[in-house]
Amino acid sequence: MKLSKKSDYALRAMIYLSMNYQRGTVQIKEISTKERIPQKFLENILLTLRKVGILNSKMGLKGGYELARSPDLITLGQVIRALDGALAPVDCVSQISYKPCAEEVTCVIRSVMMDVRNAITDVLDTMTFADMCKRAKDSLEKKGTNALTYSI
Amino acid sequence: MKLSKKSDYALRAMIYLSMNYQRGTVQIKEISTKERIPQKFLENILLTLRKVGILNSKMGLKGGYELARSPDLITLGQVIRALDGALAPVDCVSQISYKPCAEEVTCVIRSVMMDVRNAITDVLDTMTFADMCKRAKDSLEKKGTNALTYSI
DNA sequence: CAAATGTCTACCAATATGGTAGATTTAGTA
DNA sequence: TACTAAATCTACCATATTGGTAGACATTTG
Repeated sequence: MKLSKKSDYALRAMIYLSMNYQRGTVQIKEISTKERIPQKFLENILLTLRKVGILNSKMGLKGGYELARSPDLITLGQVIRALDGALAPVDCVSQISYKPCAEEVTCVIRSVMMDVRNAITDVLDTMTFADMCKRAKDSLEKKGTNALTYSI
Repeated sequence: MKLSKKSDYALRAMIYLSMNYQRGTVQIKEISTKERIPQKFLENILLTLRKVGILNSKMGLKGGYELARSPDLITLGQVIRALDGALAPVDCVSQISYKPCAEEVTCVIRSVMMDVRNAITDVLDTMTFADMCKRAKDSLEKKGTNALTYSI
């Protein structure tokens, strides 16, 4: 039931890009140093996110990455699926990598795992990066700091 | 977010043993053939479950395994944790393998993953093997069969 | 043209997963 | 007591996944 390092980094990068939405493209190097993510590793994470249409990129000097659409239209579920694959604990209850199991109708493990999948997707497919930005700002205020960096 | 084969087999074996609670010990071989689980693999799964106190065993001729307590006192969560470890998607929100992350108080990823963990454990720490047996029997009735085997 | 950037292909070490093999210990039974 | 069927223990092992790294190439800007 583990979130991979890849997805973890992806979420951090996405929050960073959401915080800087409007600003135009942001370079890999900036994200990798600010969020302390190995640059080469981050490169193929962002590439993956571009290939599924979550990010846009610009090549060459002054290039970089930016969100392909507004942060409130991108959910955590979309990002995690792009990198780790299905959210469902078993394939027979997965939306994106569905494979029927032997006795689908009567399989009781399947029925529980369906409940688990729904519980997970209820959270991750509802939460957008706009929500994440709001949470980040709120938690900063509560902490009573006006630091320029926020912990994601 | 995947359930391992190990946990999957463990759940099947546990349901089998729950269905046969009262009957005394059941042998590995019987479970492995009925549930089509590689016997040697099942051996160390059951051994693990015994070591954490979920199963009792009896050695020697006429030996075997049985539940250490009534099926309504054992949850799916207990079994999966014994084999796969933490249910939480990240360690900083785990009960059993908790490790603080850098900025615990303000980390927004952590706060979402806490929600995910709670959603998962709400299902898995609530569902007992007695519930599973009931579900299995219900789904048989609905199917209108009186087969001796049930699909788990 | 030079420099800075993303893109692509290929590789790699460490760990987890899904097993298998074989010797040993224990307990019931003839 | 000897035999046998069961769990237990120790040790492997092949394959896939994870978490990266290296380096050449393509593209844009100044």
